Amino acid sequence: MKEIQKISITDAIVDSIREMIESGEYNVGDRLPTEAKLCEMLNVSRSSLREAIRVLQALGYVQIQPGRGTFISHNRVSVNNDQWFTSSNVNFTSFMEVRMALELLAIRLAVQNCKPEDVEELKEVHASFVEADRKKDFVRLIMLDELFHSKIMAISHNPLLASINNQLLEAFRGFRSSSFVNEGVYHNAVGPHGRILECFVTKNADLAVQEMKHHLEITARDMESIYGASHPQ
Amino acid sequence: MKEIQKISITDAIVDSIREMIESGEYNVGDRLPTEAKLCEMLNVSRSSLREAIRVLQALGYVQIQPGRGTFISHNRVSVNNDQWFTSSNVNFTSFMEVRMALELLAIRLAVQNCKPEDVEELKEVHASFVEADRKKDFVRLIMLDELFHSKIMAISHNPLLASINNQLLEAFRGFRSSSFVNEGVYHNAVGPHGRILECFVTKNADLAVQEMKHHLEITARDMESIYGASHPQ
DNA sequence: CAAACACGGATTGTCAGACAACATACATCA
DNA sequence: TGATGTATGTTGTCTGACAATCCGTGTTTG
Repeated sequence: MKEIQKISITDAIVDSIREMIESGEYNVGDRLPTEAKLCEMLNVSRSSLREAIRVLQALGYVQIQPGRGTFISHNRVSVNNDQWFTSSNVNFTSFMEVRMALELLAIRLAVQNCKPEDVEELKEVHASFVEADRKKDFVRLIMLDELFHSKIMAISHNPLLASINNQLLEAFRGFRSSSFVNEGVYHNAVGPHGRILECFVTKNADLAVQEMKHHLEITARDMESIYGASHPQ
Repeated sequence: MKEIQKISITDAIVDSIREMIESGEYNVGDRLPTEAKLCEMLNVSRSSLREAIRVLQALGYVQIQPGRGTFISHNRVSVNNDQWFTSSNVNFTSFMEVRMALELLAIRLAVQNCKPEDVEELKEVHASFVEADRKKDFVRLIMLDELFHSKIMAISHNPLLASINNQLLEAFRGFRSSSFVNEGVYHNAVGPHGRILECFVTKNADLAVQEMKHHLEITARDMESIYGASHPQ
């Protein structure tokens, strides 16, 4: 039943730095902060950070120069997710439609089936999420947001649902993490997560579905404003 | 004069392992040696090795599974991979819950997005379905029932939805076709299909969703009576 | 004076070890 | 028989240390 997929710290760092780059915070040719500073900023170990930077180099985002630093690469080419989606004919709208359907099913089942210990675990995740938000700890924020939703999938006690969701997240990770580019965007998730959690306590499934729906709609809107959401037709 | 480019150990490891994979030494799905063994084989530290493996993962060569190992990946992560579900512990209830969610999404989108020619095609399918029912042609009946639902998925114009559904059907074909073993069970589908088709004509999405929901609930009930429905808990 | 050299600080590269988190198989017990 | 705990193997993360490289600066030296 352990269908929960905890995103790795390294992956979270990759997302975090990639978003710094794509949001224009750093321009082509700029030097990233040193590994030491990035470790401090992101609150992670150097091992994890280095693995993440290696990945970014492999994806063409940065270029590492020993003894000098890490620089934003100029040839950051097509490996990004937008291309991948259009090529496989799966666009953002399709993704969010399916995700909406699965998440709403999950939240209903979860609230109906949850045990006290499930709620406790979810509370802990949310508490960490709020804490990360307060500390502006982006890396863990990304991680904990995904964990929150995965946890709900797990509590739903529908292994097929959790399995499909994991596959979706794996394939479309870029979209989700991108929703955390701007400050304020991720911040918008704190409130809804809290209200959803409240529904677990009160066992109000209908309200939980409604809250989740609203939460996802806002998330989708924020993400669309970033990606320019290529609608079909 | 500085033409000699001293490549890093990590890059060398990447090349080395990539070569192993491309030479066919390891096949898709195979597990790589453990990190410890690879370190010994290549005579490098675990840090360097891990950075290399992360790169290989980013490039799509391998897939890392915590606690299990590192596996040779299908070179492209595709939505059409048939590895979505390991039919292991997925029971009937789980299957129907997910299917319900996806079908309801599909029918809503389909009714909203359908073009006249889509409706015509669906009419033809249904006509054949009724005909097969009249003739008690079980084989064609099973086929056409599936075609009816697949057609709706297609009309929804959500390729991801259609893709997931195809894989679900493939994996759980046994469940569906078995529901038609008994006479009377398949017969119950004729009416609902007709009413759903009517909603396409009248462009009534809400009613279509309602009809589909009712249709699937009855189908699920019938199938449960056959299978003895192993409900969880 | 100018060029070569030497040095130190900053940054990335590599190594080693430890422990946590996770998954699986097996043994144990009711 | 079935559930549960345990042991073992594997990857994930953290920490510290030192090597290798680059670069600016001061020193030496012709």
